[in-house]
Order: sequence, then C-alpha cells, then structure tokens
Amino acid sequence: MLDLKLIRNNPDEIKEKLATRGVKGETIDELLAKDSERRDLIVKSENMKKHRNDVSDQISTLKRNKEDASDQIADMQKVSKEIKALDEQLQVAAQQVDDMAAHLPNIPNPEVPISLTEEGSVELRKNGTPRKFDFKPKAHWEIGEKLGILDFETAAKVSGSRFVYYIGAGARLERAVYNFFLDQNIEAGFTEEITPYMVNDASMFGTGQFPKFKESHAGYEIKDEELTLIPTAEVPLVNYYRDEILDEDQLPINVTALSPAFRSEAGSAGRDTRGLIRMHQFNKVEMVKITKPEDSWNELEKLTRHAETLLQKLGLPYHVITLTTSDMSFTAAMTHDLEVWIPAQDKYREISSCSNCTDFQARRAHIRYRDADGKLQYVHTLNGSGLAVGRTVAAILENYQNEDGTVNVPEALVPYMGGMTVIK
RNA sequence: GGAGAGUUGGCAGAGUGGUAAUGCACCGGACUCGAAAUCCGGCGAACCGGUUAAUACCGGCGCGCAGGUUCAAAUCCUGUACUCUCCUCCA
Repeated sequence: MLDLKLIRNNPDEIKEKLATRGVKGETIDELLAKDSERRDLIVKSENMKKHRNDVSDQISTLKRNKEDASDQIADMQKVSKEIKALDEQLQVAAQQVDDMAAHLPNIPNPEVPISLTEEGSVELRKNGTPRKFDFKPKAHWEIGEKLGILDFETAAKVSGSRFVYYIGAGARLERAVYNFFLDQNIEAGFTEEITPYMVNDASMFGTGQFPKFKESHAGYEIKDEELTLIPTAEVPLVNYYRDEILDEDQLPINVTALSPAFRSEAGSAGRDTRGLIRMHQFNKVEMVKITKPEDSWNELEKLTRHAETLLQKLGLPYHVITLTTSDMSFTAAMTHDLEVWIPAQDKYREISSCSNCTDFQARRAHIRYRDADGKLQYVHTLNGSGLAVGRTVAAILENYQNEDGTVNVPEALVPYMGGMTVIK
C-alpha cells in the first residue's frame, strides 16, 4: 500500500513512477478524485457529529434537571438520520478509495531498469562456468525417472499434473538440500521457524497477495473457510509481526523457514509442463528481514549475497539479475533474481528472488517500530528465497549427472546424505 | 462438535443507557546540594479529518470485530473472531 498523502501531494511524480509498472495516469486521477470526495464527506459528517455531541450534552443536562428536552430530541432525530445517510456515502467512497489503493503496486527504486516487459533485466554478476558435457546432458526428469527417485506419473494419478513423488535417494536429496539451506541460514544469523501453512485473508492482504492473487485465482483457498494455502512462507513470516509495534533494538529481524508453497500456476499452461521447475506444490526455504527504513537497501544486498553463497557452496553456476519495473512482484521496490544454470535447457532459470518491499507491506500489515525519538514509523520488509528446493534438486541432477545416468552428490551435501557420494 | 466464562488505555482494574473511575507506569513542576519519598499539574494507545511553514491547536473516532435499537450505547439486541475451562474426539 502506498501512502495516500504521498500520492495527494506528489501526483505527477507518482504517476510517472507507476507508469513504468503499467499503471495508467487516469487511475491515479480517479483515485485522487474519489479521495477528495471522501474527505469532503468526512468534513460534513464530522461537523454534524460535533453538533450532535453538543446537543446531546444539553439533553443530558435538561434531563438531569427534570426539564423538557423534546424539541432538542426531535431535532436530533433528523440530524441522526442525516448523519447516517452521510456515513453510508462515506463508507462507499472510502471502500472505493481502499480498493483502488490496494491495487497500486510499490514504487520502483530509481535504479530498477524500466521496461514494460520482462525484457531488459540487467545482469549484475555471474558466478561459475557452465560445465562442458562430452555427452548430451539429459533433462532432470529423465534422470530422476531412470534412477527411480522421481515419479511424476503416479503423482498425476494421485493428484494431477504438476505434482511429484520423491522416492528413496530422491526424497533424501530433497531433505538434504533443505536441511543444508536451513543450517546455512541459521549460521548467517537467521532464526529458524516452522509456521502455519494456511493463513487468513488479513495475512494474504498484509503481504500484498490479496486482492490481486484472489482475483487471478493464483492460489488455493480452503472451501468454506477463510484460509488460503500459503504460496510462500513469506506470508506467515511477515504477518507474524502484523499489527505489532516493535522496539528499535529488535531490528533488524532475520527469520527463515522451510515450507511447501502452493500455487495454481493459472496462466502458465503449457510452460514447463515437465519436471520440477513449475509445480503446484514445492518446498522452499524462505528468508525474511524486517529492518529500519534507512537500512533496507544495505540489507537487500546482504540478503542477495547470502543466497548466492548457497549456490556457490553447492557448486552450481548462476548469475544475478535485476528485474525490470514490470517483472517485479507487486510489492517489490527492487528485486534481484538468482538464476541457476540448467544444462538441458541451455539457460539460466530462476531459483531465488530477493526483494526489498520498503514500507509497502508494512503499511498494509501495520508493522511499525518506535524510533529513538519515540515516534512510530513503518518498518521495511525484505524477502528472499534461500532457496527454492525443488529447482535446486533439478539443478543438481542436471549439473552433476554422469553419462551412465548416475548423479554425483555435491560435496557439501554428502554429510546430509549419510555419506552417499553417487546416486545410482 | 457441545456447554460455560472472558476480551476496556503500556500494565492492573471499575463501570448495565447520559458519553470511559482509580492505581501503577510515564511526562512537567515544587521541595532538595542531588536523589528517594511526598505534593501539584499533565498525559491514557492507534487512526482519520480540518488547519499550519512547522510545533501547536480544534474536531471526529475510539471499550475484540461487524451490524442493529436509541436523541444518546462500553452498557441493550444480533452475528462473529479469539482466549480460557469442562465434555466429546484425536496425532
């Protein structure tokens, strides 16, 4: 959520910045017109309420002195009706303002490349060299099925497309990967959490998924319950602090959690239909930071650098890109994606997304802190995958495959695999 | 799933129709060399609006949340969320 006062006071600047994210200027004009209507109604309503309060005082005094107040009461009956009518109009206007404001994305940082498509992202740095194969590298699903460690076919029977069973060494590899990530994150100063995997609407709104997420059916809601399966652990991790006032010395907060992420993938029919890349349910280790406003950009850099160390320790080639204004998520002011090398596709694929949401989520979720002067301020929130587990497994299977169909276990994971060095 | 109790300011805790007691805490002042104690005064979250260069000031709102009744609701009515206790069930 953007600050309405900021839009009111700098309409042209906001229009210009949001235009880079596909928001039309008229949208802002409509919002401001409705906001102005809303404020006029507030003034009218409040003036009448002031009058009602004054006369009610008189009535109270008259009654106490056993005097007649029927004139005043008759007057107030009319006034009360008018107030009620005004308040109904006000409620409608306020709701419209809220709806419009809830659909505006975060303001991009000036350094974010401007583009109305995903083309134009900027490569920040590159690490590792894609391995040269002296045979044709297989896709990870082929490797996994041959080894009997991934079973998509049975998952399709039991659940549907975009689900998978990990079997034997496959399940163990998945577990090794997320345990390794969690241990690394803890070592980097994050506190591990196990969170609810179903959350209420207020939480989905707080982190910015709702209302758009709901409108595009991007997730899974529990029938007859006000609960949604989390699309990322970012939701429960951030909403832990919803409606809270933090002490300055609590900041920055660093938390991490493994969770399944549930996504309907509406609108991506036909893309990545095979393999582990795009699933309705996948494991992800998520990291969240809650910081003071002045620290958030520095913390974004730290967050991204830390996520990179995970790929470095697994020996997986990757590069880091800065997403364009329109490719970023709704809540982000800036996003760095880590993309890992996927040999069978001969390209880099997203495996982590690290974002600074500035005060956008904090404003929606009412997360504030008391600064040194005792004033309340919104915190900044950041989130980053550290990392997507399924995609990491896919990357390991492809990058560490041998010609005979076996797969070497990355050195860092051997202890997590009970000493296993090759999956065969 | 069934029954009951509860939810009031930072904390404790009154208040069953007339517009939120009181105590602790907090802020300012007095007394004191200074502090404690005491006394005097203030303040009771957050939010919204008006106004202002800003501080300030004025007003609205505000007793879990949402509605309703009423000139007037913490108080009466309806719905609902959460917490606790008991029963039932259960990993």
